[in-house]
Amino acid sequence: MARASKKSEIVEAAAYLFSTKGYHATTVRDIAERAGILSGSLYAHIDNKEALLREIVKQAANQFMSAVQPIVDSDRPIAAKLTDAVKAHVGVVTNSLAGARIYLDEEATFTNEGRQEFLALRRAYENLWARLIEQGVQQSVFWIEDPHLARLLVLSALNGIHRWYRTEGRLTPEVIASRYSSWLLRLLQPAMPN
Amino acid sequence: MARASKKSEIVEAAAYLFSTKGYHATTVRDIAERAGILSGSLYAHIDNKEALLREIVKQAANQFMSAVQPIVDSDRPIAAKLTDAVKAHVGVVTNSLAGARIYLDEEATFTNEGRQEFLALRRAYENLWARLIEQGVQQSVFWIEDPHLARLLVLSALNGIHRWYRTEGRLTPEVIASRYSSWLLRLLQPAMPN
DNA sequence: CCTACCGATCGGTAGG
DNA sequence: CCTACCGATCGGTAGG
Repeated sequence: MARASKKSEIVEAAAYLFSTKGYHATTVRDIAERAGILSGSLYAHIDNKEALLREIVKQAANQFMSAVQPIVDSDRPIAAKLTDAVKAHVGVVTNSLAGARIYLDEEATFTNEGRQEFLALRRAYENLWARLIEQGVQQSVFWIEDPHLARLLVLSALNGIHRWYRTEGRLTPEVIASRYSSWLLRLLQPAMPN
Repeated sequence: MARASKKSEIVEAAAYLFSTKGYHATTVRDIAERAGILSGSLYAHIDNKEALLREIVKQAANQFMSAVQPIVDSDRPIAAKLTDAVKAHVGVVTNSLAGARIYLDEEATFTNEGRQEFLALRRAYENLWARLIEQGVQQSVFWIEDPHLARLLVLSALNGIHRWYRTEGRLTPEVIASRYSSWLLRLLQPAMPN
């Protein structure tokens, strides 16, 4: 990352703290300290604490969307698309762990307008996965009753990864992605349809 | 539930608020208001705010453990055990939604000693599922490389349910449990082992 | 269970 | 980016 701008240092500090202690348990003084300044000086770079949260979520949403959307929109075989999409998702989680955790877990933090915007971002990403599964069903490659519930299971499985993933752990992103995708394919695409 | 004791009314109010807005965003005044008293009066019933959180988590942990443990320890066929365990888990989630959400999602809230106790409770429950899967592997009914990662996928899938479940929704606990368990069996127990 | 209140800390601002 | 500070609200207490 090298030495980025102060603004991005602040955003990174906030993302780390929000993802570790939660948004409300993190004070602007915590954030300032981690960025190496005093709390009053934060406001030369940001509007307020909540704007910081929104920026983090937007960045994370963007990374997930731009990683997975081209895969879903491509015309490769559906099984390859699922494999690649899982790999892309795991890649974003493991590369941007703090942001991903906030994007995927901090729903309760938002209220009112902020919540609507947040949910819209998440829904857009979830719709990507819904489309992927529907494509497989329409091509008769996937074979499941209730594709909607199946999508919830798939997304839940993926959205759990950031909770137990450790950078120093035995499980590399590649191993996680390859096993997960083969298992999910096994689930969606039974050996003998009908 | 009828008219329970004031203490349990307070616990229920807190569980609802913690699960909806998060622990730190909930004030003792919020809790008192929902329990129909003033904030100072809370402390005739509870030690402090954090003790309330711990009690909620302990109750939820207890419900999950006592629902699933007897199933894992029984000597029924492994596939039936998995089906029943999924049903039991979904039952607790849908019956005690607020407590389950806090138990399964509020990890970041805890610090220091409280966190250790919390993680121990969660680990005990996760170990139950690890045992169930290992039993299936040892009996050669389940057939997976990396049972540890498979357990993480299974638990992630289960632990996602409380996030999208709605009491008034189309998906009843029975439907969710039966589809989830058949899918997870399909994943763990491929049609043609080797 | 209420009244009355506390010290601490919070997010944020003014003026430089 | 700092110094100095603010009003508001927080969790919790004393005394009845």
